[in-house]
Amino acid sequence: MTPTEIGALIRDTRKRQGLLQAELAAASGVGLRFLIELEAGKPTARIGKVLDVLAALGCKVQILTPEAG
Amino acid sequence: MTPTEIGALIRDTRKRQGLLQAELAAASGVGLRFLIELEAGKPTARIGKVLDVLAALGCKVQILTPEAG
DNA sequence: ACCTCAAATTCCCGGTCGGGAATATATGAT
DNA sequence: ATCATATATTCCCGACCGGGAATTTGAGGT
Repeated sequence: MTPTEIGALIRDTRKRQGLLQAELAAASGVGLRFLIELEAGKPTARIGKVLDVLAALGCKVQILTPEAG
Repeated sequence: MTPTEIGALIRDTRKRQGLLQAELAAASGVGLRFLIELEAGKPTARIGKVLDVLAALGCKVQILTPEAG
């Protein structure tokens, strides 16, 4: 999973929900510019805000370790 | 999933693999201080580096959208 | 108590984030 | 081609990241 893939996923999910970037940004508590750069795959976006956006979209994040599930 | 939870998961996984912070940091291409702060749950860590650390641990990241899987 | 090694904190400081607003560009329908 | 709207880029600039090295704190063992 790369920053670019995460950005694309966020964009696709946002569009599927019929949201504008400005609407999702406001709902997530981030700036519009941040969301634009996040969707573009910026690797230096801060993780807390990225998680805020994903949560606003209703996305669940799973991290699978190599050993256990 | 919060930054704190991600930090704890990284720490647990690292320990399970018998790695020191300095070793994982080197293997991930990040600084020691960054890893320390990441494990402590710093919400401003940059996502690209966080993904680098997870990849070095062999963790896979999944993002589940509310509609599709 | 003492020693060892892991983990956490502190230092300096160049580099970058990211907010809001304005502007420019792209996308799409008619 | 034209017009409307979504998305992208630029501006300034205070705030914060994060590298390496050194130091301090903490946990375990004997």
